[in-house]
Amino acid sequence: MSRRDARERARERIVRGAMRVFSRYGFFRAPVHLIARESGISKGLIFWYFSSKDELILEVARRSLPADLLRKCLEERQGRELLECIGRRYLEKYRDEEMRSLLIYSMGISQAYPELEEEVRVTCDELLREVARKAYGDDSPKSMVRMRALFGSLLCYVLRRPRNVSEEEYLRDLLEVLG
Amino acid sequence: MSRRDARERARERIVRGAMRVFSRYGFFRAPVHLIARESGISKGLIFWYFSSKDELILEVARRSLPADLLRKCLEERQGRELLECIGRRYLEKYRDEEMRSLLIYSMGISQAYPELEEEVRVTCDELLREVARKAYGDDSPKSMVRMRALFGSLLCYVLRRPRNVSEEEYLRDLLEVLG
Amino acid sequence: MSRRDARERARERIVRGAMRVFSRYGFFRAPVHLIARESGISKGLIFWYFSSKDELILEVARRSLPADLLRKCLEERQGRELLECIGRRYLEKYRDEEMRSLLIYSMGISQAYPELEEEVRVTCDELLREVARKAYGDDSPKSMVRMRALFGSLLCYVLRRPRNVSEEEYLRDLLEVLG
Amino acid sequence: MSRRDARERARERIVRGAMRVFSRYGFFRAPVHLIARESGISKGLIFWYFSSKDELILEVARRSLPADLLRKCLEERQGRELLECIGRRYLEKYRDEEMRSLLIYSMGISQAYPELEEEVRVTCDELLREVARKAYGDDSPKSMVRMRALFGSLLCYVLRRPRNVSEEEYLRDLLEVLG
DNA sequence: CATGAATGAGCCTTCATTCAT
DNA sequence: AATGAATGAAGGCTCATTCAT
Repeated sequence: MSRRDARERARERIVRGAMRVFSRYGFFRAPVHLIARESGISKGLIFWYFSSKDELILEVARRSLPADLLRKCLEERQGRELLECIGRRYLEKYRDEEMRSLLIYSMGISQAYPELEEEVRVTCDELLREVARKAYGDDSPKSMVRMRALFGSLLCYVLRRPRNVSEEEYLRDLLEVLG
Repeated sequence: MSRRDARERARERIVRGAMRVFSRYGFFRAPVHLIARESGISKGLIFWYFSSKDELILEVARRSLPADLLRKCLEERQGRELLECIGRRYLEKYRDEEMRSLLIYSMGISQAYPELEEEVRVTCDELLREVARKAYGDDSPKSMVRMRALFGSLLCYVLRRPRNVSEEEYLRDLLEVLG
Repeated sequence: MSRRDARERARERIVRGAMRVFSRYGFFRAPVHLIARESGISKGLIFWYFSSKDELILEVARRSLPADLLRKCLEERQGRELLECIGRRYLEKYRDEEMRSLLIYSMGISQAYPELEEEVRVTCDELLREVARKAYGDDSPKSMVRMRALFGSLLCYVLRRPRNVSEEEYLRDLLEVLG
Repeated sequence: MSRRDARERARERIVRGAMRVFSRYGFFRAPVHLIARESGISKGLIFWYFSSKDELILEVARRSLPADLLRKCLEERQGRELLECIGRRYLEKYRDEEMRSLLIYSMGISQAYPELEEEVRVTCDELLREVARKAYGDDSPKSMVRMRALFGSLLCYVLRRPRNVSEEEYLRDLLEVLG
């Protein structure tokens, strides 16, 4: 038990370091030795916990995409509350710049990593459809348009956060516009 | 004059080749020698026309972002027609996969290239605001929310193009939802 | 006593595992962790029993060269029977592929390990000379030529074992040819 | 023409440097940067001419095995003269230590490189058989035994060159013994 | 004794960029 | 302008060896 915990804690430390470095340099410009330094461990150890840099990239990218928050909201909420939950969590997750950078980078590489592509597909096809059904009662084209507008709008807000509009206000206006 | 034309034609050839290669490998995983082969121009010559790979990346990324189409529509159209124009051109530009890949990749690297970041800033702040004024008569928070919803929705549609919904239908529904 | 036995048994287990791994990968391409896995002993422990990988290589290489069998035959036999004994034991030792691989690999590295080089020198100079004296009564150049022909022929047979010729037949013909 | 020549000369230079370095360190312990230094070129250039270190190893190993000299003799000579030709050329080829080291190393890795294994197979099976037919008029088991004795003896002589016996004498005695 | 986590030197290879022709 | 040979700085990864437990 303690063994597994230690292992898990070490992996976590590496992933955290990797997130900081990746968010600054991008996945492919970030050399592994910087990640090692940032996590305070040796370069070799990274390859003890992750079989390759790609595996580490994958782990970080998965955490950076919004699928997890969508799933959580889907479990907890129904109807219009669901949309609010998603919006709130989305804005919260990407509030700090590190996550924001990682989000863009991760979207950028999703085509090159089958596992990521699948995650994006599930998010955009299945999860969004489910949200539509739970929030609007159907997944008609128009409801799906609303879903994309919601999601895309949040993405835009996050990518280029406007100065004078608080998250609260933005979310309220957004939900109002989407009806 | 002929000199300049020849120069321009060569540069264009390279950029075209670069777009094909970049869209397949991503900017940083695409080696210059592949671009050379793809455009039928020697590797050395690429550095005659572009001072560095970064300059080439910049040129390609600029063409891949949607600012140009926004500007064009802003010049040509007014009122609600403006939104339709943007939607139509947006969907057209990113209809083929190459452009779509480049769009994501370009967004992904925009933070690392000051010129790109500026372009994104102008697009999301100034151009979008101008569109809001011309289409809705004001740039109130709510109008801006609509702008982001429009833009983000188009992005989502393009990133993960749904099977059963034509561009026409999608655009019509989208504009209807946004009022 | 039991202590020493246990120690010896552990060392033996490691050497056996090492032989299997070395024969597959060659001495320098075989990572220690594979030897550990193959012998069912932890990587760290290997360095408890052997001060370095080189020491393990040395031990395996020594066992893989034919000096031991030469010495044994020299103790037991005289005259022409000695040659037959050598031939028989040689063919027997290198009957299985593992030993065959190790023989070649060991010859290949003998130059780089002083202890091995000495072993090869003793084998080719002293032991062979002794065999010549015991088998032919002298170590004249011609007798030594016969020795090398015997030895080299066995090596060739073993390296590239012909399909249609049994060990028995080969040995008989060989001894006949060498007179 | 001049282009190809330059290319060929550069490749040759690398191969020569590689042979020197490989003969000293063995194929796997010889780092590429030493080969570069020894050939007086940059490390990167080696990979311009050879797609990988393995390819370079292969080229060197092929030159270090005796197949070429066997083929040449087979073309030029008949009968007993053939054996003499082989013996002479063999002793000549492996007169200097570099070639001798490379011979052992190359034999040692032949199992790991399919192309080399094929070369060894052809040498030991087909070429040796052809020599037997041309020298003794048949490829009976006994003739093949003689072939292996010839070849193996030469190998032994070369691996552990005796001090007091000149090549000439050795060869004369050897041929006499083999009848 | 025993384990497996930790280290860091070093290796092969890639690739942007320069240069001689 | 044009070519492709040449350079060298990194980069990802392996692996022998050590160490804390």
